[in-house]
Amino acid sequence: MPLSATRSPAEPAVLSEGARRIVCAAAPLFAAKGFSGVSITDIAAAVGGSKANIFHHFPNKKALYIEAIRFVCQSLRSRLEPVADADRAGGNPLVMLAGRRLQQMFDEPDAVRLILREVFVGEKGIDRSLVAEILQQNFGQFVGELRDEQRAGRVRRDIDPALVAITILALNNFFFRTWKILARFEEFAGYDTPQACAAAALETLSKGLTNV
Amino acid sequence: MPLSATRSPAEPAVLSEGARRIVCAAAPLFAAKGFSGVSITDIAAAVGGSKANIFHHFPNKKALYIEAIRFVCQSLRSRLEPVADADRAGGNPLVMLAGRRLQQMFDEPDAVRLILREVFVGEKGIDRSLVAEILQQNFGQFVGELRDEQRAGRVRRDIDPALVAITILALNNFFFRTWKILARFEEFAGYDTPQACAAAALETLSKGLTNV
DNA sequence: GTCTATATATTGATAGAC
DNA sequence: GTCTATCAATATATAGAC
Repeated sequence: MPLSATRSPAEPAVLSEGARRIVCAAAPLFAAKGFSGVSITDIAAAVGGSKANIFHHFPNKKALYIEAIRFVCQSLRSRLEPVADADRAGGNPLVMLAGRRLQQMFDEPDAVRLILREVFVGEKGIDRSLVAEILQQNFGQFVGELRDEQRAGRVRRDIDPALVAITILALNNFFFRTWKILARFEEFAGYDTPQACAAAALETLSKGLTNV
Repeated sequence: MPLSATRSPAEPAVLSEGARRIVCAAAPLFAAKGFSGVSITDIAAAVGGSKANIFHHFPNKKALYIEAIRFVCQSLRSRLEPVADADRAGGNPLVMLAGRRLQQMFDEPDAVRLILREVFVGEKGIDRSLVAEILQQNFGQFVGELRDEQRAGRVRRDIDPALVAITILALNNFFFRTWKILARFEEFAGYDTPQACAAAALETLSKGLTNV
């Protein structure tokens, strides 16, 4: 049993090569079908190994699931570097900041889906502090970026940046997960991509959110 | 087999008393844990009956799941009557329209959760047209209400009401599903309830969305 | 570390009495 | 309509060879 279930959520796991291959194969499966929707047989088939070997690396299925979440959290966290000042000039700052995050979601859809599954649903007995931590970090950094824009005068100073952040995260989440359905609605016939539609929504919202 | 899987999604089901009790017991379970997270044994225990009796009323587990979705869709649809003109006067129209919908979500959390699970995740082999229909109806009606507000001069006429609708639905969904996590963030220490926070967010957005 | 083979519990679903 | 008893399949997990 190389993994401790009581380790801090943030602490990076030390996975052997074999364990890492299993986690990488399991993560997209769990992301697509959830904990109880994926069997050890499915994972063994995906990784090209045996069921017994999975139980050699992980004490049970839940431990593997938790490790998969830890793995994608770590992966996403590394992508959350702040935007360089040089990239912030020109255009609508909200469209830029939000668009960057939406693009990250589409860049790693499996990781995002697995984490969102925990945030929105919550699987049986999984500690939510694990996903709450990455959400909080993501959110706090986003609020900080918005405060920077307020100081720079590109976003109105008389509004709560947390409310703007939550609006943008909610919109991005909605577009990421429902665009296939939304695209069939006549009301969105004029928008080709979720990115374009999200940008249009933010431009609309900005009429009251930004100076200049 | 009293149920046809090929019946139109909108057509109301004619459920016997026993079948209705099973569906009512199954719906919150499916809402909380998904299709594969709930066993027939779980449902039998919840309804206080036997497994065999479930298979007497429904040909298989999937048919029961579909019927549960149909049931909650029907339940939610009946709550979607348009707002009377008399109730629309005074206050921020966006806060009023959005708050009414958010309250509906908290009033029937199991139904909402089950439908959102279909919208956001999609269970194995379930026809999405069933949930897409209620989502489209909900969305279309909301856009219509926003157009009414535009005509009445309470909402800016130069913006696409669909973008406002999607923003509000995204915000409501986010608050409904993540408030327990958000409430722990320091950025939201000033808001006691998701309703209050949603209202504050809309007041902020309104500074550019509404006239007056 | 990886495997085959196996143990054991739980799954969805059926048979047939009442 | 509801039940007990049972089925076959699949689930998680283990034993032990290599």
